[in-house]
Amino acid sequence: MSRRTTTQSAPTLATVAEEAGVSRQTVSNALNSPDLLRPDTLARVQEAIDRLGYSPNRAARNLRTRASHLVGLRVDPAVEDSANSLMDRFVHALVDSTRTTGYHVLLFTADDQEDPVDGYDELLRSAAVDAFVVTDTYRGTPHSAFLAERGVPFVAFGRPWGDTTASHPWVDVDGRAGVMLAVDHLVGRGHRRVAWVGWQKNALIGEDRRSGWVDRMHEHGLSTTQLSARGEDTLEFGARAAKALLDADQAPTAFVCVSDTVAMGVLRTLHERGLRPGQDVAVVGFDDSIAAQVHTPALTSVRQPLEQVAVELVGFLGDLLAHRPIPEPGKVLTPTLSVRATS
Amino acid sequence: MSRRTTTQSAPTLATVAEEAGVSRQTVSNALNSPDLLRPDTLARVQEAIDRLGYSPNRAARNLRTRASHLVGLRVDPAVEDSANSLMDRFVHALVDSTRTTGYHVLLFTADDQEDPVDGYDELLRSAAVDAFVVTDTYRGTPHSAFLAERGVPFVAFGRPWGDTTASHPWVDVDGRAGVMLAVDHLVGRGHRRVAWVGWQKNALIGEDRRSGWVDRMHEHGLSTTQLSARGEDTLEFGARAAKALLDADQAPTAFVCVSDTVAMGVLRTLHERGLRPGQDVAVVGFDDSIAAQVHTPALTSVRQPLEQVAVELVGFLGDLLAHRPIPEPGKVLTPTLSVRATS
DNA sequence: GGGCATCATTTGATCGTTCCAGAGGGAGAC
DNA sequence: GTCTCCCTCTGGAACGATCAAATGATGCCC
Repeated sequence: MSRRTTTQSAPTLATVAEEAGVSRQTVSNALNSPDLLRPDTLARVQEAIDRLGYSPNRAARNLRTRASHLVGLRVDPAVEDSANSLMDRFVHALVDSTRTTGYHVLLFTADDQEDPVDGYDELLRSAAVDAFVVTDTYRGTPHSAFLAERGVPFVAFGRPWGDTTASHPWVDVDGRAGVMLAVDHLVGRGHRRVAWVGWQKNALIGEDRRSGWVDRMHEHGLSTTQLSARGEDTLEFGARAAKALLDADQAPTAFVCVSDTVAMGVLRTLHERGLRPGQDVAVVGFDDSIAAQVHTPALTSVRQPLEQVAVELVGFLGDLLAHRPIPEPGKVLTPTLSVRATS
Repeated sequence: MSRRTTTQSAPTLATVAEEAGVSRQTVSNALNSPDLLRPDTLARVQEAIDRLGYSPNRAARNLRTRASHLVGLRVDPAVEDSANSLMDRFVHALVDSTRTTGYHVLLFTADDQEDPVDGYDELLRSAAVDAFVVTDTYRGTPHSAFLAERGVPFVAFGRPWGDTTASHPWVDVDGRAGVMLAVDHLVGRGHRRVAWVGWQKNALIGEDRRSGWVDRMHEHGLSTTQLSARGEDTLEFGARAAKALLDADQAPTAFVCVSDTVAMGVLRTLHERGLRPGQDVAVVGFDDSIAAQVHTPALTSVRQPLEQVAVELVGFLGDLLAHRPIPEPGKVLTPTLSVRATS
């Protein structure tokens, strides 16, 4: 057994090399390209590594390889609504997917919340992260253009709506198809007057989801006139919209909502009017938030496959950082419908 | 204007030094101890930095200073319940608090979810993080003993319940006081038979909260017999417990619950029985989750000051990493009561 | 047995920063 | 004038890993 020159500090490559009786580079190869070593040497090095409890120093590795093996994710302040809870589920899924790839997720916030690109530059220039995951599932992804322009490597959760020139990898969920599932489900249960409660026209995601409602209703031979409301993503708007729709000539018997938050508003109105969700009137939300699941009665909702989104994004990240060509940089996943008591 | 030797790659200290006509070390000092420089030199260096858009390379700095300026936070897989949503609010608060300190939050998951200390070792040995924030707000903090034993620097959200020898910094929320707020509130509204729906006895946090109920009820001269139920943290348990309590001889007129999840179960039972929350029977939850806020009727709930918890923890982190003495390593914060429609 | 390709391993340089010791220059004291 | 001190700044070394190229060992063929 050879003596360790260092007594207190953590073992380094050199320590391991001495212990195993090989050179530094051989230890490095044992870690990074084990197939270069003769099996018996590899075993000897491995043993030394285990004995010393060695882990390569990340800072040194990062410096030499010019890579940090970190991906940045900007989390904006805790607005407590279902949008954020969706985001949180996504963060978990992302951390889970990166686990096996050797990457880690670094969270950051902008100093100036209004600036969509604040915070990215500094992290990239200082080589703190290799790339970013950008998410803006509600407004589209306005960051994208800026980041692409500056040559920042990133993958996006959310498609580049207007921008046909975008060439960054992205993954998105087919909101339109999700709403179609909801409409089919409701029509299958005998509903013919199915209302839409959505966002303002400038929200491209909202319009995409709405188009699922419009088209599917027409495919079923049903009318959509007088059955649509638009507003912000708040519980209050949902409540207001439901009131207005219920007061109209031909009140709807079902509501498809652009988000769970809005759906909760609809439920509140039904409650106030003594209408029983799932019996008198059906309601379907979007996002399958915790709030939807624990509500009484539990809310039927469109569920985004966030776990799969994360896996695909991490796959793209790997390609991007290895400079592998990405033939088809966009991927659209299909959501499912979690049927519960309100429909 | 001096010529840049490097054309493509990012500017380094040497680039800036050349540009400003000083040595590398002077640029380094301009960043780390500006008071060492003569004002005009400092200005010249600053100008060069701005002109070149220089940011110090973190890997190199980390290597030399043996510090990564990252704190690790283990997030376990997305169990979709209110406990997790609490955790998410905390993550946001933590990222926000670290923002001004130059620290960033690195998320990781364990390979083996059952092992409470898996994942920590490797990150620390590889110098990927300087310290950890550990959270286990439901079961107490079993990690603490292990981590402390191995000399891992960390701060905890949650007090070291049994362990009086623990010397790591921690911050916790006074659950007992929170429940007392709830009891006072309900008694003030005329309730005399206030039930407790809580966790099993081995959950120390649950017992702490419960003690608030027991003691406060007695202080008000009210009985607690036949008014307590214990079980897991699920909606189903809450529903079952409420049924049993309502079927007893002297049915309670109010429920104080150990969590929002459990409270949602109670609300479900009330709904099934046609009892109106807030009118016939009062309900108070714990955590002030989104689900509580958007429920109809909205749930009164005890709110933990997570933002403040995060600030205190980051303060402790700073002390810990600067090796400043920490005279009083524990801090207990007081929650508030968010009064809503169910009480 | 010499020549030559192949495999396994080593050696020296390098990434970009901070630490450390010391150099230069001006002010003040004698 | 020169000695000392202090302030400002500089140059070399080091952090711990990987890259690129050189070296030694091995086998094969004629």
